[in-house]
Amino acid sequence: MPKYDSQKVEKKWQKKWLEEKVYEPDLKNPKKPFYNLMMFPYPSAEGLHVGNMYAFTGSDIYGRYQRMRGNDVFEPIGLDGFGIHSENYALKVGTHPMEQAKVSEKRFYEQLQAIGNGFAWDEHLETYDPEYYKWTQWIFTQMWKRGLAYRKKQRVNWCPKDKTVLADEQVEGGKCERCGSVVEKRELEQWFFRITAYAEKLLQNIEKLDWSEKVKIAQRNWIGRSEGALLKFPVMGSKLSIEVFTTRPDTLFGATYMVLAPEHALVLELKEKISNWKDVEKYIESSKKKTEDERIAEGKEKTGVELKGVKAINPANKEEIPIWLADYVLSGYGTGAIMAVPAQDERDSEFAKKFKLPIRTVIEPITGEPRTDESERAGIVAIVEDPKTGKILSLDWRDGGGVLFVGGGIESGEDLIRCGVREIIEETGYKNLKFISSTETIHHHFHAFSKNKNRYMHAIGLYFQLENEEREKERLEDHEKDKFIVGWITKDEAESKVKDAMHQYIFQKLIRGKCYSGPGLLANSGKFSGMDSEKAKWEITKFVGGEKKIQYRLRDWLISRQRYWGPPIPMVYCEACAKENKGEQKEMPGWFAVLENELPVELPKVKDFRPQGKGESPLASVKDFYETTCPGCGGKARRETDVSDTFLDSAWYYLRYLDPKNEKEVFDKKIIKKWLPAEMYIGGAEHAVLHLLYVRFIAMVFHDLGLVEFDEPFKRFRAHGLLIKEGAKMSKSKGNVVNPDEYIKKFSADVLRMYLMFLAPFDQGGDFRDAGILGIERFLNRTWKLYESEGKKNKTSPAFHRAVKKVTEDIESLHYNTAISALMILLNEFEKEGIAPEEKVGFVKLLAPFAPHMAEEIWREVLGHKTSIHKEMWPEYDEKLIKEESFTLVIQINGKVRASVEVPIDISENRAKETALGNERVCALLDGKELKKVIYVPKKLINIVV
RNA sequence: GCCCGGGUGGCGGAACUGGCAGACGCGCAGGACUCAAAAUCCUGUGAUCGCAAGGUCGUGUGGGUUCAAUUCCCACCCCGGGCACCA
Repeated sequence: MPKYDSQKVEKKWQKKWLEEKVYEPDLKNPKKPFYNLMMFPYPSAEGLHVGNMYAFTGSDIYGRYQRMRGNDVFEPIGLDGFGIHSENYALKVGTHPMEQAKVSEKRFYEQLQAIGNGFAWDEHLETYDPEYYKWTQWIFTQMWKRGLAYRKKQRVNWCPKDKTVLADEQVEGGKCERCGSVVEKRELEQWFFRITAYAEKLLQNIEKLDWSEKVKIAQRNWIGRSEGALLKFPVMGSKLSIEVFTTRPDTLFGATYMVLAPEHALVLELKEKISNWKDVEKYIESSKKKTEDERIAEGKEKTGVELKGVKAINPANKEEIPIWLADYVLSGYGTGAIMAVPAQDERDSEFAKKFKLPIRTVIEPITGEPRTDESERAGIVAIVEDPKTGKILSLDWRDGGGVLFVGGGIESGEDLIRCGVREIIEETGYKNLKFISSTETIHHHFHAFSKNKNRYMHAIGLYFQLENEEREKERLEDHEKDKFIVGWITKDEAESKVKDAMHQYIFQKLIRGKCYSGPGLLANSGKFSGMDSEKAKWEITKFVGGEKKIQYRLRDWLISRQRYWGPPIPMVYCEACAKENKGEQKEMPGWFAVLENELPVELPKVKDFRPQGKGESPLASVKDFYETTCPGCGGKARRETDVSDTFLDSAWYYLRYLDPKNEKEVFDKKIIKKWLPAEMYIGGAEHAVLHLLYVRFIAMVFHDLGLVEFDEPFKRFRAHGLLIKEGAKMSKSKGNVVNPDEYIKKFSADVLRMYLMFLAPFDQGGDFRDAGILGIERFLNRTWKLYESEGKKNKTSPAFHRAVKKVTEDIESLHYNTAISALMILLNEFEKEGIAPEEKVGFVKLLAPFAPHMAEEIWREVLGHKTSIHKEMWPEYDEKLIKEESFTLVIQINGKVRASVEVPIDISENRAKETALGNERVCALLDGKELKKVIYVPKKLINIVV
């Protein structure tokens, strides 16, 4: 038998698989269709990243396994080649994106071949192929026809480096997701998709999806549904009123002022009445100029200006309240105005404190949480005695906010009750809770404590910081010093004691509760006082004539990009029609979709494809491109010159895969019906709210257009983890990107595949270090050797059946690392015990998804089969054979393992106990001791308590 | 600040509904083979005390529940990811 030459063998099978069409299911007539989708990559032309390979391998193992389960697995591949990412690369290397795309495509596809995935190459597609983007544009026209695409002037995110607008989803912490530049705000007219129309459905459907939980949570948060009320606050001496959205209408009586976003339209309407207009104007200007970054740099420091001369009326208590302008209120959310309830809202509270606005408490916590009382704030030391250990613990509360023991000290027990300390004491069982003050305020408190010692507490001791020892001794001279001073601790000791759990508990409850924003009982709220806040919400809404309202955080999808490398938006604007108010949509005169038979609107090859930076695409200076005729009147018209967001390309690619060469239709409905929704979709968690939300949205629109029957495209979605390199994220800037090619050359694709999967659980990601790769190489070499040797055993072992079970279950749950470990254990067993014929067949099948090349080589060349192993049936295991006949009974004494004996699996409890108590070692250890209890856990252990 | 993950030997990681912590692999040490090295094979490998039998400690920290806690409860600390003034 020849030595295993991985390089040759892998190339041989990759070629053969293509010839034999092993991975090409019959798309039109599948028996058991199984769509195994993987997020397609953006080709960066530097080549395939080992991180891509990690993800692809994980998906492929699953696909290969499903194929061996008798499914017609469809595992397509393509390139998400349009977009800023690819365009920027082209700019960097100075090649035209169209040329660069060809280069990247070749390179990527070669690499994707080399990793040994079972891709259906016949159906490959590229988003920059006119045959593809023809349909991307067609989708745009469908959106338009359904009223889901519209133009709007809005403050949008502008990336100064990429010179284009960005969707909200593409801005991370005020910076461009791609290049990291600080995003600016620009007022531009742009195309949007009305994704908000589907907010509720996008949210509701999440429940029925079998998706990674973290992705579901991220989507829920992104959609951000909240239930509240719309309330109107009349402006004094005018017919105008300010409408606000609030989730807490129950706090209306505590609304002591209002805030409008600086962009709020009402400000201009009130201009005449505002006495300090200059200041107001200045504030508006300055907040307009502020970039996101500046806002973040300011932190949460509130700024604002009062609209002097105007007042609003609180509809609940008819109180006149001031109106402010502040940028902590966002124009894009709710109505762009709020009612401020500083007593019950953290942000309002901050603002009110800074600008000295009145604060009125309207919600009292039911459980006795602390009240905020600004005026009474100082440091406190609490001394607590643990009732069990008698240990004295202490805590220095400095600058706390919670509270009342200070200044006036504790006047009565009611104070304690009010702040909830008693509940805490009772709850925790710390009965002897004592409080004393810090050194600064000691005299004050000393008296208070002495006086109150027979009430809810009494002081037993005072701890002082060591450095003040002398001073404090002096100060205490007059008091009952000896009785109270129990010890001295250093500052460090005091600080370490702060960490004590009991204190932290109190700390949480008393000090950190800044301003109370939870539910409770209403106070200072007229006839609603005393009512439960939940109930009061709708009662008060009704009382002031407000209406219930559901608000979403989700905003419409900004689809235009002022770049070159994307599908031109297939719209035409006719000025003449606009003047006559003609057009396809009433709200948008002059606009027409390009006719279907004129699609695609081809992206012209222009020399200067550089972004312009004027809020216009490079296409805006290509006359040949934008000059066209109006589909409405036939006159001169101008094409839209923006291109669409890359995420539109990837929002429907999975549909096109099934019929990529269809020239007549976007896809074949019959085929779609057979294959979708997809059984499995695997991809990166970084797309949790971008791609994965858009793709669902487009599917829903297709559903409503009657194009598809499903309204969710993927039954299962699993996010893979992130592959990092020696503890750090792989990135070009760090220069630690690992190229799989060299590893494939040095070892083999099989070795690299298995190594990547063995690193860590697939959904967790892993740390790529060269260190462990030898282990996998050895494993595969030993496997090869095993098949070289003659089997001398005939009977299939239970170990084999156990391994089949383990590997099967692990692949299904994507726990590839433990599946591989099970294969290793089995190999160890075979090397020791020999391998039976059935095991020889089974083992190589178990290996096939992980190391497809070697498995095929063994299957065909060594075992002499004519057809591919990858179309063989997955081995079955026999539950009966897995059952053990005996088990190791562990004998514990007081929870510690003292002995173990091998006993039959069906041993009775009594018999087991007898065995345990009869054990020599146990007898010796138990000698003379009285048995208190014997616990028997079937098939596990016996614990003898003495 | 909020929401998700996570914290286990020298390292990557394993441990089902609480039941022998450290599977599997890497690394390391010792041995075999070899003139030698590599490769391969065998043995050992959490810490600590002990000549040994064996004992003690040990899953981020501090508490708790339990016959028994990596696993459950409370609080805290740290790391990774996401969101971030969303009323």
